[in-house]
Amino acid sequence: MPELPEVERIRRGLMEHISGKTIAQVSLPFPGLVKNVDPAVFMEKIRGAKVRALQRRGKYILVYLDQYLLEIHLRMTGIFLFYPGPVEAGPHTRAVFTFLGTETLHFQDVRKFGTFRLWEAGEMEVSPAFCLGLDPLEDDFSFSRFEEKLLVKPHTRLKSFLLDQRYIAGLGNIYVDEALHRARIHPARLLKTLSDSEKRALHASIVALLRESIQWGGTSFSDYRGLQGQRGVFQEHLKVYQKAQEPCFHCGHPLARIVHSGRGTYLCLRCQEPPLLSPGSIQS
DNA sequence: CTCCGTGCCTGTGAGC
DNA sequence: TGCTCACAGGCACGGA
Repeated sequence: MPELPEVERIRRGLMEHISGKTIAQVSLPFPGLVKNVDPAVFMEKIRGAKVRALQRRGKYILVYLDQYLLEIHLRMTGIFLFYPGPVEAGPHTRAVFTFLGTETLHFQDVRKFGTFRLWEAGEMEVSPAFCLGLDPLEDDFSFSRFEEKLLVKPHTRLKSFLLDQRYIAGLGNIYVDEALHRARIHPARLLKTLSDSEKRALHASIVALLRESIQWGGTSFSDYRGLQGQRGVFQEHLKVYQKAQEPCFHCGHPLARIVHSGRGTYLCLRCQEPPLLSPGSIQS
């Protein structure tokens, strides 16, 4: 599942391969991919546009075309694959961009959760990608700005907060569990109960974790790949995600899996001390 | 306000 | 061997 490090690596791959290039044609084997305009209109408008810039905001990829903004969310299984020449669309190919010359870019998405939205210059501000919280890789992700966000919702539980893209943008289930374990804080803690040192540990953990993951090429459990189909290897460096029963990296105690915010949550119940009130149902 | 369940999807793997 | 079915989860949305 692409989260910030994976999306960032894909953005860098797109920078390398399609920046400055002109889109000769787009086809949409799965037209439902485009959410906010008619697919035929989408194809028509994109044709002939040049890729001016590529940005990432949280888990969104923003492709700046001449007078349009293409906003892409990969959701669970979306990936881009770049080819030097024409390649036949596979069973999960949802969009094919053909550039002037022979190069092609396939958008592949097994589960069809991914979304494309096309915005005109001027209406971009209404797009979801412009309603996000702090990006942990940006310079402005300082401890004080992070703490400001924590203070806004004192009665929210920590994991719910970290997953909410309106406060911090880019974290998903894997990196939230990893960051909380690294900082040794239980996911069900209320924000208002966090000590100053815990907040600082969490802030530092998030930044360090995401940077490390990018250096390792991201986490490839199943679908995520780079533009050339490369796997990331950060899954080999994860300490808790999908490791129930395995010994905790810090203390050796067997890791647990609970359900929190409706999601599978991995943690060490010894290092990450539960709050006094019900922490959630323990499944083992 | 916060929390929880549901729908969107389909491949995977456990269990029978 | 082949089938069924729960599970995975980001996000939007509706209801408690």
